Amino acid sequence: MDPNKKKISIAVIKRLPRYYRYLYDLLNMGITRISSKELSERMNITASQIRQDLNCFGGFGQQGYGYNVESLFREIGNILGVNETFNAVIIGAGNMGQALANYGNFEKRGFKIIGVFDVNPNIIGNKINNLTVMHMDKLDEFITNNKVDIGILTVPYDQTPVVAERLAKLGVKGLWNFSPMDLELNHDVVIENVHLSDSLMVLGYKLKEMRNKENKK
Amino acid sequence: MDPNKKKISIAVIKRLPRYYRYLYDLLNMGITRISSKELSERMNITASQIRQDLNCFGGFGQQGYGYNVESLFREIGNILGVNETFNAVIIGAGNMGQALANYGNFEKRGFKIIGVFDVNPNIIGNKINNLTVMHMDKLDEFITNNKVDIGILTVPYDQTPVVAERLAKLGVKGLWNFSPMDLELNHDVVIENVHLSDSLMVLGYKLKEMRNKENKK
DNA sequence: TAGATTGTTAATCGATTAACAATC
DNA sequence: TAGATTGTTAATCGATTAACAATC
Repeated sequence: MDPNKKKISIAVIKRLPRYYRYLYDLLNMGITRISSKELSERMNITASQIRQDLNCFGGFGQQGYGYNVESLFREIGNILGVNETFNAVIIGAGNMGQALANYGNFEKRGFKIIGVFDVNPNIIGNKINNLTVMHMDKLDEFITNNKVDIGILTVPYDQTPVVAERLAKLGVKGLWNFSPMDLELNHDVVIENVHLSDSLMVLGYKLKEMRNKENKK
Repeated sequence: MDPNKKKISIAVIKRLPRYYRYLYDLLNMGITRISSKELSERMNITASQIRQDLNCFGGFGQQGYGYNVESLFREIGNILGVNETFNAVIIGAGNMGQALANYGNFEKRGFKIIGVFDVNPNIIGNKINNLTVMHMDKLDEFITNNKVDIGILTVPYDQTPVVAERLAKLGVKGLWNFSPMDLELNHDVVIENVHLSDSLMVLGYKLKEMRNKENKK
C-alpha cells in the first residue's frame, strides 16, 4: 500500500453522499460557486470539516473564490464511483426485495439490478420492473454468465449467512444486507448492513427521551 | 436538566439495538450468562467498550460472574422502550411504504402501524396488511382521533418537507424519513433519516477501493 | 493591490481502549 | 479463600474544530 496516502476514515466516506446531494441541489438551483462557509450553514456542519473532508481527496477549491459547484459535484461523484456501473442481484423477492427492485433511483447512481431470485414457487416467474423472478437454483449459472458486483440480501434471517457465503464463493464482492444480522465475512467481500429495525429502535429511544424531558418541565 | 446525569452519546445509543440482537440470540441458544470478554469476541468489539456502554445506564453485571443474559436483554429492551407502544402512520404507499407496512417485525418491538396514507386514487382504498390506504385529506382527522407517535415518510422527494411540517404541526413527535433528504425541524420533533442510496454509494466506494487494492497486487 | 477563502497545521474535544481496584 | 470479572478511572487514539499562512 502507498505509505504516503493515509487511509481515509469511514466517517469521511459516509459524509460524501450527503455532500453529493447538497451539491446536486445547488446545481439545480443554478448556483455556480459556493464557499465552505456558505455550504456549512446550509448543511449544518462546520466549514472546517468540509475543507478537511474535501482535502482528503485533493484541493478542489480555489483560494479567495471557494468551490465551483459543478466541478465539485463531478469530483465527488467520481470518488463515489457514480460513473461506474455496478450490477446487482436481489436475493429474496419479498416485500423489501420487490420495493428495492422497483425503486428506480439507484440506477441513476450506477447501480443496475439485473436479476431477482427467490425460492417461493408462487413468486418465481413474476415480473418485477421488467425482471423475471428466478429460482435460486439458477443463481450459480446466472452469476457465472453475468458480471455481478453486488448481492442485495432481502432474505429471511436464518437464510442470510447461507446466502451470503454462497454469493461470496461465486465471487460477488459486495453485499448490501437488509437482515437484522451483522454480516462479516473473512473473504475479500465488502458489506453494508442496513438495519431498519435498529434505526427504528433508536427513534423510539429518542422519543422516550424527549417525553421524559417534556414531563420534567 | 439533571446535572449529575451526563448526556449519553448517540454512538452508545446506536449500539444498543445491536447488543439487544446478540442477547436475543444468546437467549435462544440457551446461554444464561456471558462475560464482557466473551460477548466482545462474538460481537467483534472490545470488552471495555461493552462495559463502558452498559455502565452508562447502570451496573447490570456482577463481579466475578459477568452478565445474566436474560436480565441484560430485558434491561436493554427497557432502555430502548420495546415494552412501550409507538403508533405510526405511513405517508406514501408506494413500493417502500407498502414494504414497510407489510413487514411484521416492527410490531414485535412495539411499533404499530395504524394508518397508511397516499394521494394516488389508484392506491386509495387498497388493503395493505389489514389497513386500508386513506387519502391524505383524512390525515388531520385521523391524527386528531388517534394517538400517533411516529410518521413514516415514504413520499417523493419534493413532498418530504411539506409532509414533515404538516405532521409536526399535528403533534407527531417522531419522524422516520426515507427520502434522500436530511430532515431537520426546529420543533420538538425527533428524526431518524434512512438514506438507502447513501448506504449503497458507500458500498460502491468500498467496492472501488477493494478493486484498486486488488489491481495493485 | 485588497479582500476573500482555501489548504493545512495545531489545538481541542470526545470516544475508545487499557488498567486495575473493588467485589462477587 | 482464590479466581474471575465487573465498574470506573486514567491513557490513548482519532475525529472535529480553530487558526492562520498561502494564494487566488
